[in-house]
Amino acid sequence: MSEVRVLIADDQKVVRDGLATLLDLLDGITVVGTAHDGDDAVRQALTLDPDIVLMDLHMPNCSGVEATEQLAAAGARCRVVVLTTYSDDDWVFAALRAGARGFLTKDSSAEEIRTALITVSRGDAQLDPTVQRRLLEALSRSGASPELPVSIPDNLTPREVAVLRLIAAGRSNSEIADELYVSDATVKTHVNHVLAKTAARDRAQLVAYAFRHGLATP
Amino acid sequence: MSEVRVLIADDQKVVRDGLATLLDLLDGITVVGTAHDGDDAVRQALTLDPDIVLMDLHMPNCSGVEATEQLAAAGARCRVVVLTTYSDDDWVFAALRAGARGFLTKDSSAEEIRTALITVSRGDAQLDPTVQRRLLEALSRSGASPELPVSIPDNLTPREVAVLRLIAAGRSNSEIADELYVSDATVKTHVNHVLAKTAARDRAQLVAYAFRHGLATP
DNA sequence: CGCGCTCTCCACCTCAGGGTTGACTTTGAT
DNA sequence: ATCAAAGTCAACCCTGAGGTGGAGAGCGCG
Repeated sequence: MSEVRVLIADDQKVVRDGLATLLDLLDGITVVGTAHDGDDAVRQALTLDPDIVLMDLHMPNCSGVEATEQLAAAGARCRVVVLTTYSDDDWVFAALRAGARGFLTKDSSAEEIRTALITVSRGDAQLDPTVQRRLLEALSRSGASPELPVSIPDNLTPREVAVLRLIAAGRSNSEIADELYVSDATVKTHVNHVLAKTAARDRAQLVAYAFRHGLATP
Repeated sequence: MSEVRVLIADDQKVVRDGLATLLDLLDGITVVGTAHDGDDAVRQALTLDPDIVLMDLHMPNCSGVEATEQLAAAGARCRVVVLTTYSDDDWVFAALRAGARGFLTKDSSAEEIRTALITVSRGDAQLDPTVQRRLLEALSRSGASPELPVSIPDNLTPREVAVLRLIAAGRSNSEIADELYVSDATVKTHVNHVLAKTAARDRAQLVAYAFRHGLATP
């Protein structure tokens, strides 16, 4: 895997330079620049095109949250990882809603930072455990099921819908068989029925069908 | 720090016993029992009073989700960590809403499992990075930002993106070849590159990937 | 009761899709 | 001028997916 290119944004010079030195020594990480406030971070991110902006939240002129919003608005390719002092900061959720994909506290070890940067550069997310807990609590409180009312489409039987969902989740026939506790042959039968009913030609078209009918969530 | 007492619930005996042996060797972890389905897990959790129940999602009789709900309803002290094969399972959110505090996939290392168990036993949460990302996406969707910045994903070249879009549109390789005025061989090359870069296994997974990255619209 | 629907399973066949390797050209950056 | 990346194409192999046809079990309904 190639190096992860990181831009560091922090208003305190010692922190900035310390981090730059520390991270540059890590395997798989290259520091491509540093910024001293939010405006500077946005400007440099757009010119340097880093993979990750490692962003402090509290900065003069333009906070890390605002900078994150501006980067998203500008359609920048880079992903934002927040690095701040406290995990119970009021701005945590604001930063996450603005599009931050990572959240670290300043007592993280270099190794933890490295792991987070690589995880986020792969497209996943890496948050401080306390923040993860707060996210879960928010999920439970809101009760907000991110799932929409699903119209069970066409003449699909419940079993066929189950198979279709698993196809949309990228499963192979044999994996579906394992999960539903039936034989491969049965799965193939269901798949053929679903193909016929939905007028799809192959499972790739079935995946698209599933997304269009809310059986899978983007 | 004292030992974290763990109950393991999995319907496959080999997995169950393997995990028990593996985890018992880890520093700070003690396996206090195993269960073969959801009912069994609830029953044993209430008598053994473990710190953590390490729970598979897919189990006969009573799924991991149901078991998690029942433990919460019974006011059990223990916390639930889900350990399952796929991070994009439909039941992930259901499990988290039911109260699961951890989420691991079965290709985690022993060390990762140990870290998660200890983190969760401290009261925090530890989720698979892919699940964290999905949580963030749910947060964004439920919140304000209606438009997701069409991030041109991973390292895909323009040509590869074009091929990916056509795959998501349900085209076969030869149809794509016709539309792009190139040979079938060329299309296959591009497809293989896209598969490698996106870590997808087949075109069905590519379709899902395309929808998740805004390259195709529901 | 017979009828239809659903779910389960088997056997056989074909082929598009995917893996691998290698080669040639163009383009742009150093 | 050299190097790397992107795009184009070809030949090979192999597996999973999809097509066809059939069969038995359980269920609800007129």
